[in-house]
Amino acid sequence: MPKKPNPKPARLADLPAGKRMPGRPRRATNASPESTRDSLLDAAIDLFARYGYDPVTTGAVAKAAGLTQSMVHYHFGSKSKLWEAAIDRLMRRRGQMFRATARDLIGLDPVEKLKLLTRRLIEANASNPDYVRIAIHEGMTRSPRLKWLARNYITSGFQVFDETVREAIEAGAIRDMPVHDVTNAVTSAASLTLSLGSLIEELYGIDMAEPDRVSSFSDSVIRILFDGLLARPETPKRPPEGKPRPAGRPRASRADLAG
Amino acid sequence: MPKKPNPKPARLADLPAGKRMPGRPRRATNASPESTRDSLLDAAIDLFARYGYDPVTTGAVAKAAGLTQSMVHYHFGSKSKLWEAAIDRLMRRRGQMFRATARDLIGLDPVEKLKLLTRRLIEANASNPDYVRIAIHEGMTRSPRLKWLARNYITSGFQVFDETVREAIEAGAIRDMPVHDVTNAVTSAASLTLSLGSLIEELYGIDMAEPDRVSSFSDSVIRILFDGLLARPETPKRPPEGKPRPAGRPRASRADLAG
DNA sequence: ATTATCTATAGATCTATAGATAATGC
DNA sequence: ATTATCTATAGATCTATAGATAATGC
Repeated sequence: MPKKPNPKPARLADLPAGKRMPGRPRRATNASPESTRDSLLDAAIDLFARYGYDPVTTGAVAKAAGLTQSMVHYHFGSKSKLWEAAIDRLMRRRGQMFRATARDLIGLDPVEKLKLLTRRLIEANASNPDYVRIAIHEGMTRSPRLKWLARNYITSGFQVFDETVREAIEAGAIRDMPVHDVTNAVTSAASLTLSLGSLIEELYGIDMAEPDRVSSFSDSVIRILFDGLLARPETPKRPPEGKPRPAGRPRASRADLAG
Repeated sequence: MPKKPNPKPARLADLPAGKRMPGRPRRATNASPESTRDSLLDAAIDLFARYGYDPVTTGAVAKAAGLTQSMVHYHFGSKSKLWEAAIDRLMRRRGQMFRATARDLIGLDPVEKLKLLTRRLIEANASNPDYVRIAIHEGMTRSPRLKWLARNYITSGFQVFDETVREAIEAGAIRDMPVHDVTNAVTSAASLTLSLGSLIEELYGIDMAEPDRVSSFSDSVIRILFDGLLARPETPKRPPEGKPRPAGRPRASRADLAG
């Protein structure tokens, strides 16, 4: 965390009078039993995603949740356990988004599957970039948390892509290339830009989190990855267009599978 | 930096006898005047790239360079000045790699230009992932250093891509899409995987820094980005193949422009 | 009686500065 | 005389734990 500079006016002369005493304070009217634990986790997710593990202090997490630093250890025992619990919570939320996707994949051919997976990955990252940011922080160095994160979460996500790519290559639908190269290229294109919101805003003055930006970006990435950048007048793309969508799946918002 | 756990055997009972005294020690025989300053910078580049700014301590940088912590402030005045000097040094080195590329771009059409830029970006990232890692650390949050980094270095790199993409779209050679979407997709695919060496090794057990992996990845990315993932039996790709390379440019190593 | 919260503090760092001094350069 | 290096230390954190106590639950 950005520490304040050292030369600082000492500490605020101990407690300006009418200050908090020890003892359990009345819970806020809206607060449910689990809520303070969860608010610590939500604060931790946000801070770990922005700064990585080391710079985030347990005091900063507690403060963001409106509690004192010792509460982190009361609820989680240690900073590293807080981190793991934060990832578990983050991934439970993210899993909900993808369970819908798993249903939508049924019956699709490998290429359509890969398109939908890619589009949903972009949408998930746009709506919440925390997971990718954390994976990047831990994956850029051999962090003590990387093995845990890979084993528990990242591996299974990559396997879905790898298997779909392999199927598509075996079916002759996409070119023969090393599977991991394809998965890496696709997931990189779908993930990095949306993790670098501050940089993109600095460079282009635009907010990639806006829905219009997301759908433009999503369409562009799918077109580039599947059809390539090169203009090909000879390939008509988009079959007759009369093909009606299979009804009863209103959740497929926009361009969806059509690259 | 990964701090060691708190409960620790105090400090090593002050200096085990025959220890260093104050005063300027003899310079090692191989050491040139600028060398200690530069070794601090090299240590800083490596550590800032792996961990980001905040977790890296001036003591860790000094230790990696074989010096004491106070030398950082003697040479650079503050941690933030050390960071800026480290980036300047890193980018001077990287600039050398790209000056050769600038020459090779002359006379190419926009699409070939974009291919070469992309390939060289991948190769630069493979040979040294530090720059991208640092940009990612700073770009994932609104860091106090982001504006400086963007203004001094990142903007100009993106502009080269943006202009080439714009030319190619205007020439009708690549599909009409928002320029920044294209630049972002291309640079993401060319950058993220090579910054996540530890993660890729954990997931696939392979070392993406190996030359064969790099050229495979480079070929795959160029094919995907320009021609698309989809197999297209109807498009023959690679013209008759008799076309001789323009002679006199032996530095274009492999597949080079041919996607 | 148990739980959840706060205050306080120990012990380890971290940044930056002050002060000593050997090596270099004129 | 200047420069480059080390030792020492001040003042601010940081993690983790101990201890006090109000609110909750039986």
